[in-house]
Amino acid sequence: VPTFRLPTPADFHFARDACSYGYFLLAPNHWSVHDRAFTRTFSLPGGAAAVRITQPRGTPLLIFSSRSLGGPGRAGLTALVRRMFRLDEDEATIRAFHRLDPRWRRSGRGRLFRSPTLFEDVVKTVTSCNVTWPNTVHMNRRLCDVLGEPPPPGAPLEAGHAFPDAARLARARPQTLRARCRVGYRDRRLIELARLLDPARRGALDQAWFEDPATPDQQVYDALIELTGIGPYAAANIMQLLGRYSRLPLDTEGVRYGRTVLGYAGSPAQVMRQVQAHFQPFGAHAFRSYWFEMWRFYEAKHGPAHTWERDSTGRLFTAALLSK
DNA sequence: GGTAGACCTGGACGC
DNA sequence: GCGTCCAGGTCTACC
Repeated sequence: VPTFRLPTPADFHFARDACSYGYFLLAPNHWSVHDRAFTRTFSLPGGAAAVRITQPRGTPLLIFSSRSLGGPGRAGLTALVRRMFRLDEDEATIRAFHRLDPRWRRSGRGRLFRSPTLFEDVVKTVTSCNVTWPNTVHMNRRLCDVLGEPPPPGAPLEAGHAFPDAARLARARPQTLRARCRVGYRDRRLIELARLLDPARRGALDQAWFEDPATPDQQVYDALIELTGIGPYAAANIMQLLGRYSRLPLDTEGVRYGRTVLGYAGSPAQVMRQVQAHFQPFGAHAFRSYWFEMWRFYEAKHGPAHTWERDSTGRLFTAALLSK
């Protein structure tokens, strides 16, 4: 079946929620401003499929695949799309967030975009550390082009290669990652993370344990910070990507926001502590309050994120933006 | 317990 | 063009 429908929660707003976190601008994701369509190639059982997703007003998501999917292919794709758009997040949880932070109640904003897999979220987090945004954009593009499965014949032009899965990245040579994907010193760290996140490998991490809401936040944080290339910022960011919003991943951009918008002063570490304290009243939802507040700030300058072209505004979207 | 310096890349800047 | 400097988290070594 090349096209099928997927119902969404009542609060879900496709253009707004697909474009609610910077990763929507990173390959293999592609957002078409003109068509309000999300396109990317997925590696699925039976091979790659280029997938285009739209949501005409008042209807379920319309999911078009460039090739026929069997039952397992369709089920697999559905699970990946649900994870990306966080369709499984309970509406009651969103309401609880709005009770704590009523600024977003009227619009219903609450869901954040993420990757279809934890592995891709981890790689995107590591490739966003210690680099400027255009470099992150470049690394993700190269990882897909060099290691990802190509789109099947007849796929839409904007559908590039899929994101490489953990097994593929785990087999890559450090020199390949460094020379062709331009990831620099992250080469070995990425390979080691891929080995830990490839479920087929002995000694792989138990991803279900990380995703399980019953696992305490502190234990998840402690486990993440043990991993190579994952420090306090990356661990907190992976936690929000796992739906654990109590910690703020504070980078230099967060510090800049603390200084210029919230008016805090002092060393970076002092400003970080003040920003943490500022958002503490939002408790288990702190990251959403922090992020939507910053996002609103960007959107006030550049218009709604769903109008950002990946190759123009989307490239400018960087820490330096706040100082302009 | 905290912190100085190295790690890489791409972009900005000076010549 | 070509060289130099800088931004950006994490890690290691050293207090």
